[in-house]
Amino acid sequence: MPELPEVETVRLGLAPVMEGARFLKVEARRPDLRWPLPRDFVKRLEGKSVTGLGRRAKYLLADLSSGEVLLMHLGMSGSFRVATDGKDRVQGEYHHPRSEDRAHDHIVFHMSSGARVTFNDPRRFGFMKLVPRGSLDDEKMLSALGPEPLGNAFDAAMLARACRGRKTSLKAALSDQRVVAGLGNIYVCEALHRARLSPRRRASTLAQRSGAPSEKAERLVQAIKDVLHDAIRAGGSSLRDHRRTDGELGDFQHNFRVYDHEGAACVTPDCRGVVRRIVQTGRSTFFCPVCQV
DNA sequence: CCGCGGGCCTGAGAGC
DNA sequence: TGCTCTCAGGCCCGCG
Repeated sequence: MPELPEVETVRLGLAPVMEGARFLKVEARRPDLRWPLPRDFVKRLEGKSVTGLGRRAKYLLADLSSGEVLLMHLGMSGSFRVATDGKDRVQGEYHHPRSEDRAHDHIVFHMSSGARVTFNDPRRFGFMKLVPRGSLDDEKMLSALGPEPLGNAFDAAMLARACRGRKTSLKAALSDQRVVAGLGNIYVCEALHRARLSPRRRASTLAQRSGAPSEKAERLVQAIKDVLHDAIRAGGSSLRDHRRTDGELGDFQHNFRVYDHEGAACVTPDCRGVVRRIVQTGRSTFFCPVCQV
């Protein structure tokens, strides 16, 4: 469930203890994640340092002094815990394990900064992968990604172009990482509500007949950027016991306007609508059928 | 090429 | 209280 804001929150939490630090020791306790770790995973990390920690969509990318990149994904339930001075701090996760639950601590980094960084992932949808920097472009998972929603290149014209001719719903289009990279179910629902656009609308209707972006596309792009910025500022969302940097609870979930609010009064000013839940392509969609058209 | 749906995986919560 | 069932959804892949 970590989406772009949660992954960015994790990146901000890990950067201070990983950037510029060396892997003194790496423990691969459970190598069968979403995809199995390479046999030499530990060897390729130990002794190398992290020259930078970046993010692309929901992926974390650690640049290594060896010329490789450590690609990390939290999947649905992944988290990182940082321990300094023996105190554990959670760097973002979905299902937060109770403090005594270490059964799902799959990978541990002992960094030269003195920090111990532990990757925990009960459902093992997350993964790590080592890729030579030069062949990063060959990674299908990365090369197929659409624009970063917070980047300058992502604008109404680009979104309209990506949705052009698409018969699928706007909800499905925004969930497609090739259209825009980093949104998941929650932020798609939230952005559509802020833009007052129905998730059931055909994606192709974001473009005018001429192919030019509609005013709806402008509204939607702004709504996407706004909701992501707001969520990052709040330290991400905490569903169930998800925690954020510093072990504090991220609190953006209190700002959800429709997600998980089935039956609640719509918060759009002067709207008398009630939030509904429907299922689209097997996923829950929350929206207001009155103001979202 | 496009869209849809299954599979992966575990824990939380509902219902009996 | 304890069992069973459903749901959560990011990503890949195969099918029509």
